[in-house]
Amino acid sequence: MKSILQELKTRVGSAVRRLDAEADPLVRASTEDQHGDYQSNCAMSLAKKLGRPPRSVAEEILRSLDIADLCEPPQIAGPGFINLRLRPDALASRLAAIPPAPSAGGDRLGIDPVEQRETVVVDLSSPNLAKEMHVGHLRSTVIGDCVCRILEFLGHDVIRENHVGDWGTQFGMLVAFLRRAQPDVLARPDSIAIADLEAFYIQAKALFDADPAFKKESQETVVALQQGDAATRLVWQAFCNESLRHCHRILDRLGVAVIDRGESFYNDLMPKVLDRLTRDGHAVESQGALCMFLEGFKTKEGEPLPLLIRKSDGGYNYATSDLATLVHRFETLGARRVIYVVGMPQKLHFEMLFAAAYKSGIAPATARLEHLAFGSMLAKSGAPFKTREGGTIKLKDLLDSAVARARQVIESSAAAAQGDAAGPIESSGSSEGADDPFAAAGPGDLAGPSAASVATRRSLTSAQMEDIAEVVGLAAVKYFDLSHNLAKDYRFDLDAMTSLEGNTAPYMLYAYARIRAIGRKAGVDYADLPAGEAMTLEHPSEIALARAVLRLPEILDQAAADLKPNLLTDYLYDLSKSFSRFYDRKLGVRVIDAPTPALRLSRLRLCDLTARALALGLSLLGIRTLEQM
RNA sequence: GCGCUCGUAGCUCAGUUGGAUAGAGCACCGGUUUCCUAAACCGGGGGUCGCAGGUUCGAAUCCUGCCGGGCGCACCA
Repeated sequence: MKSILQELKTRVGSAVRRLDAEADPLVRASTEDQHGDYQSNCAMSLAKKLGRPPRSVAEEILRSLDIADLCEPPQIAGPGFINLRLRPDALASRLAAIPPAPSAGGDRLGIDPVEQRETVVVDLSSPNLAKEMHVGHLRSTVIGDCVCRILEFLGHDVIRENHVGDWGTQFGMLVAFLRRAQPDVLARPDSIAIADLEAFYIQAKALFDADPAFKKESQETVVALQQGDAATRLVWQAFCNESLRHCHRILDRLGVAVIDRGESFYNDLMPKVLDRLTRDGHAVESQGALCMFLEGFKTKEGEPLPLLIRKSDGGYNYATSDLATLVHRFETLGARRVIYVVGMPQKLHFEMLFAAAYKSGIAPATARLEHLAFGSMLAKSGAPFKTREGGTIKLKDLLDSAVARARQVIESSAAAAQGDAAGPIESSGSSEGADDPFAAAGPGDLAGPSAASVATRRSLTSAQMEDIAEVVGLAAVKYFDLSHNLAKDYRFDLDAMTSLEGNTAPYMLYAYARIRAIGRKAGVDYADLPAGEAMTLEHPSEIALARAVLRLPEILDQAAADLKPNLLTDYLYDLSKSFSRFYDRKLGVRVIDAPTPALRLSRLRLCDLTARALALGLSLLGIRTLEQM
């Protein structure tokens, strides 16, 4: 089924084209309810072009506009806006046409995949294996996963590439150090275990700086590694595997699937790509380095700035491996589109890389190369996000702190909801140590009752409580990240993201859980409700909710077209609010005890569709839903 | 110095190829509960959209120049 917006664009478009074959109908959702649900803004610009008064142009558009089955009679307002309000019966029949959710999962709410599917490579997460994943990897992982999920949902063939850093000089040092620290690594390469990769790296680096013999050993190891020495390679592989295990513990926890294909994978391809670029005359030598000179890039001194693809010492750098990677992605993986989910500071690099790829023909002219650049995650104070000592914060610790906070919030509100006499609730302790993300995250400072006692009172086992905290905590982190405009920096704020109020994951999850609870209370299984039959929408809150549910397809189109996850979060928040109003005791309607059986059924179906839209939207953000909170 | 990017309410942020009286949330003030989850809802105050010009029916949005923050600018990725 087409989205309502698409349908209106088609209808208004064909009316507008009678006046001007090329005019865009400019249909969009109205920002204010008084202006209807959708509006067309094309009459004003068209009037200018035709040299006629805009309102008369609007009137002429309306004369040939065939829309009575969908909308109330259109209104012309202001300078020439055409305001469209959807008819409740049209909303009702569209809702009724949504097929039931398949029991096997994969509910699409009747949204069709795109006609033209593409093979899209998304480069996401991509940490360096020398160290453990840290907070700097969160955004690429979360945003990349969301983009993949949206594109996958729309039917594209998405290849999620985890382009890990597993090659380069520091790996010589790490391999040499591993051989010293765990001498039996050659005998049992799969049994190595490094409890703390971060500490391991620091130790190795310290020894490298202090011990000339070890430094020499490290450098020899790099050479051996690059020459393909089997024993060295084995230890290197063991190290990388161990690091990847760390990595995938995090990714699994976040529910993010990727294909690991590190820089080393392209090692053999790099010289071939360089040969080809040299042979074709795209690469030239300058100051001993192999370079590609591209239009429009300048150095500080105003000289042409080349893309260096081989250092003067003969070594390769990341431009080299990125070009080789593109060769693989286009020629072997058959990509039509490559999306790099990488932070803003690398913008220049990607501009140059893309220019080089197009110029040299590595990227077909029809292919799309995109740098989905995002801003930095800052501390709550706005300072760089570091530990008090200035070190990097492990991603695992960050997630743990969010889960701990989520547990606190859930337990506190549960206690408050129970009218618990345990005293004032310590909603947060974050006023102190504002820069420390773990302030108040410890389990010891919980003012409310223990998890077990709350769980008991809410008839949840403590295992269920743990699960809820895990889901809510991770959802909070992801949602907070995705709800911000990608281009801007944002401040990591545990209190804000775990709040039950506002545009947060807990609010959304709560709305979902509420709806599921309504079904249980009503004694119906939503999955058994009849589809296809007529529904009734009469109350304003009911109509508004129906409209919100039916906007999901156009939001997904837009979010995919712009690669902007925050469009989806904003929509979900709006949907949740619409639901809360619908279910409000004052402004909403009765559901379970609706005045008639037909209304009860219709409203329960609306509840179900709302829950399904929420669940689908959240799933595309990489967020699990909960039946109970 | 050049380039990129951001600047919107006290705070954190939205704002769809330029659209109507610039929106939310938090915080603050007030209201709603014999009633399906009040973990909710409703209302209120609060803005020279960094500044100044320009483009036009219309500018937070596009152009120019300033101011302020961040990032980048030949061999680390």
